[in-house]
Amino acid sequence: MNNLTIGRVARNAGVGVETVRFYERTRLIDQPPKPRGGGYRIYAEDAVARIRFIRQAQELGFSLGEIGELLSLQADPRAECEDVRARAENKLGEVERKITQLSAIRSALNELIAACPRQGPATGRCSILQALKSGDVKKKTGPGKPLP
Amino acid sequence: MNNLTIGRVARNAGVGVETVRFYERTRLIDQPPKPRGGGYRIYAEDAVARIRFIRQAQELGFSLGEIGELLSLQADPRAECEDVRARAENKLGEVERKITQLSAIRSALNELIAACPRQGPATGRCSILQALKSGDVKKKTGPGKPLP
DNA sequence: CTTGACTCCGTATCATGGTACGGCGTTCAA
DNA sequence: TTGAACGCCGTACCATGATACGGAGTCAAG
Repeated sequence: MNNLTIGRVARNAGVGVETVRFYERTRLIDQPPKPRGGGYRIYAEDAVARIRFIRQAQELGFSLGEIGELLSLQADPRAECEDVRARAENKLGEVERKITQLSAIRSALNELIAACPRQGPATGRCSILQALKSGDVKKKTGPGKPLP
Repeated sequence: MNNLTIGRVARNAGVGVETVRFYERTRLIDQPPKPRGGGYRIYAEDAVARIRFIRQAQELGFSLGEIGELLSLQADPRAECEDVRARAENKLGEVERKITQLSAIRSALNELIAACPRQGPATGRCSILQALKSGDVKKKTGPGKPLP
């Protein structure tokens, strides 16, 4: 059949089966009901999109916890909206800060490339360190990858 | 005196002393010479900027390894430049991809906010999952946080 | 010249985000 | 109908990126 079993979900999303199980355990995607009487779990179509989203958001520097928050924003239209709105606005701020900083890095890289002739020694020096000097580095965000 | 000892560097950069030592061990910042005869290491001014850069780049989804590559781009103007240029162009591509994806997330958040009245239930549904559908999710980038 | 804060270094421990394994049960295509 | 491929679950292990600890040495203000 064409049922979305865990292996198919994993292959479609470009991750391993174990990763899908891990995301389920950590509640990033919900565990699909098992057919009564035991057997294999069948996933909803959007599980694949969710997993792809998770992976890409990680590359953008969000932790799994933050990604959970992002995903929860698309929730329940029956809930009072004020709270969702507030959280969305917070996330929007984070996203805009990231875009600003990446733009600064982009400029520095462009300068560097411009200063580098296709042959011979560099004609200028790179300002990559100077690119990000916003100063407000957060302290104590916890171990691991708060950041990435 | 006003010498930049490890504690001062750490405080200025907004990280712990152990983190500075860790970055030294992993060669992200170079170990400053110790005054002959043993004593405390004195850091160059730019150590602080380097550490701030590292922390911010992490929030943008670069691993420490990638950050090392970025930092090595500002190197030695006497080296043949072709290689530096090529690596800078690669990084530039990565950065531009990130900016594009973050912009998509930004749009989705803006839509969500627009759909959320300041009171009462939501009037639309969020497209955050649809924001990122570029599809080319890398498989098997290794454990840990390849991504963030 | 003491005292208290700071540094040094090695080694241990931690949280995050997976990845692997093994024994068993389920599917389904030939 | 059977067997290879897949799924289930628990538990163990792994890499990255820190963070903690302890005992000994160093500095500098008072």
